[in-house]
Amino acid sequence: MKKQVTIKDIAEKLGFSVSTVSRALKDHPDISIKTREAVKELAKLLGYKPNRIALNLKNSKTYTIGLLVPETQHYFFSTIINGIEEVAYENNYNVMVFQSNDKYMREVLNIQALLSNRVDGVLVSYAKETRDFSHFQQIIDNEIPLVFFDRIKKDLHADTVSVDDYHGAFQAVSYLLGKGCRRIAIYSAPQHLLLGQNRLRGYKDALEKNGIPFNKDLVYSCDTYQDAIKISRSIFKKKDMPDGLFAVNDMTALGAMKAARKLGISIPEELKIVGFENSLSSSICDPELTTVDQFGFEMGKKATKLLLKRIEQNSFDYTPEHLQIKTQLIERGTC
Amino acid sequence: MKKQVTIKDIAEKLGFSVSTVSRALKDHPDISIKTREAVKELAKLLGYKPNRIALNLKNSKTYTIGLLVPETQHYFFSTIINGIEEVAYENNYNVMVFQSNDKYMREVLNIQALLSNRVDGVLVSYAKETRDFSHFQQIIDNEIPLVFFDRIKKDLHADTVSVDDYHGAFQAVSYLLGKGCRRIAIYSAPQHLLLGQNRLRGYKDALEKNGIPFNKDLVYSCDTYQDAIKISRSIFKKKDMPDGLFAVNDMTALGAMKAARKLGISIPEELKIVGFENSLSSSICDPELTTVDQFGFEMGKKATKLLLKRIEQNSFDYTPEHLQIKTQLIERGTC
DNA sequence: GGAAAAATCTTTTGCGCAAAGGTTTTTTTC
DNA sequence: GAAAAAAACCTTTGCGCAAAAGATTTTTCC
Repeated sequence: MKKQVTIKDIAEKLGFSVSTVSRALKDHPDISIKTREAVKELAKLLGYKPNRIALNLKNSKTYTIGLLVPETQHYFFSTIINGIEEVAYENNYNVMVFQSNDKYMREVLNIQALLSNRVDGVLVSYAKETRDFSHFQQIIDNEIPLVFFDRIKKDLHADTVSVDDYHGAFQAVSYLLGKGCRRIAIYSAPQHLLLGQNRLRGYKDALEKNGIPFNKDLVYSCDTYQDAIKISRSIFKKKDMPDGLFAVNDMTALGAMKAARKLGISIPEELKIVGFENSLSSSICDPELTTVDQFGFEMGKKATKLLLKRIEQNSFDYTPEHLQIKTQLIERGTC
Repeated sequence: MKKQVTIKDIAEKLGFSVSTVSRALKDHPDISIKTREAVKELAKLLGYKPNRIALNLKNSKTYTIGLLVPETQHYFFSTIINGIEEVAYENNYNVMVFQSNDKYMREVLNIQALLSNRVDGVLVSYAKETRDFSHFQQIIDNEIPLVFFDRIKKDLHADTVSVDDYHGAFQAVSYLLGKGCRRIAIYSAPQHLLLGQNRLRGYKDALEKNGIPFNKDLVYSCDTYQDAIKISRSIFKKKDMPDGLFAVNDMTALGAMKAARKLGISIPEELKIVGFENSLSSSICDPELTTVDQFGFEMGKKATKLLLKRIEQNSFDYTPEHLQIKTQLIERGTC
């Protein structure tokens, strides 16, 4: 590969020292206007771009934030990434993305890569498989600011930004109850994820507040489209099928809708459904899906702003904040 | 922030020179086994991670590829990103993402950032606004390998990976004709994009081959969901509404479906639709959308493999390749 | 025992840049 | 016109690492 132009090249061509060129480019008052202009002109002519790598090394600052997500193509995550890149761009930071594919081992290796790359801060939504968090502790030990989003972990020295899962679930289930549902199933996320616990809690509390006893037979562990189709098919065939469904995310809600359609179950008449996400698909399907908006773009922005605040405050000695994004029930056709 | 552990720290603690530590860590035969082990042990204990920034500078190689896309949250692009990250991960490269938001100015600035960051190669799908390509020429002038994907540009010294848009369109329109359509509308991408031209060409040729005259009144410029709803509403109200629609992407197809449903037009009886993408939503809607699979994941992988090949071959003196991803018609309910 | 050979470690350099701290040249001032 | 002050430029250093080249110690072998 071709060598990029350096200040040394400019210095040699002009007969100045590198230091003069360096200062000229930054309008240092020590350098005469004439020299400054000559330097800048040649720099432009040669297409000089400051080598950020050299600066990174010198200042031990990379203006890069590391982003670790399960998978980029999930609508929710890709929306978050959009928000992250947005704020990063505004603040002249770069974003390095890593996927865990929900694999613990890959997550650990990715964290090593982030450390080697000396990113200034890290944004993480961890893998479903992850039970051990010592790789994240490593980041913290190096005093690199860390912000968890969506899938959060509260007992580490790290800020978190999450959806108000409890409130969202409570809202959704209350809404179903208000629409007359008395037998509401929940498709639930894994219970080792905080969001899984919180949504289930919201579900329970909403039932309780309305005098409906909690029935653990109506709790199904299910968080993908395919699973939802399979599980729904078996549930909807039963005599005592539910009259309402609160789904952990839009995809499972849509899976349930697909199964219901196949079985001739009419929505919302026989079954009312509320999803969680407000994905694109939720407004495309028919009937349109009532869902809880998670504001992924906002979450990405908030998480990044918080991270940049941590990066730019000089001390690592702070008390982690735990932000929550308010959800919003989007009333549409499935209720 | 805390200083990361360096070989110097290890050297001082152990009373060796930095060079000995450096060699010990790489099992250089000059260093005694005893020393090697002592060094490695302390390195592990202190959590030493080689500083990639220093290596980047020394070797003028960053093991980072720059990725520039219009927007991360488009399903197609997020799928591509998945493929890119996959291959990058396998080859120990990192991915830096930038969004143009389809803005030319932002694209130019992002390219400057990529240059400053001395990425080893660049993957680009350029902005809709982009007419001038000199910022990409700058990358090429620096002899940094460049691969365009999806939205490609052929007359630069850059490889390209694209969907076989012509064939996909031809296939889709032929299929509509085979199903009995005689008046097929097309929702077309901007004509300055090669993919827009190619798909329109495929549409025309398919008509021609089947003896249907091309009618420019059936060509609509439309490539978003909202536009599709608006345009469809007006088209479908006409007496001479089309009996078939070939849409530039799934979102516009879905927009048309939504409009049709509102107007009581039955699909596929009164109107048959083929999309382009095979997005998630396309199999969620009802009826399920017949569409052309673009294999985004494959595209991301192929583009990255090609880029890595260019990076790792020592010479910049190569003839650009132009790969095409074969499309596949997915027959579903809208035809 | 002593020179050659082998083993083991160290010093130095450069990657590109910026900043601290020099040096030289020019201008000012009495 | 000479000292002081200001302007304009230069040399050096360090960021962390690896590799070239050099230095020291230990071993080998007749």
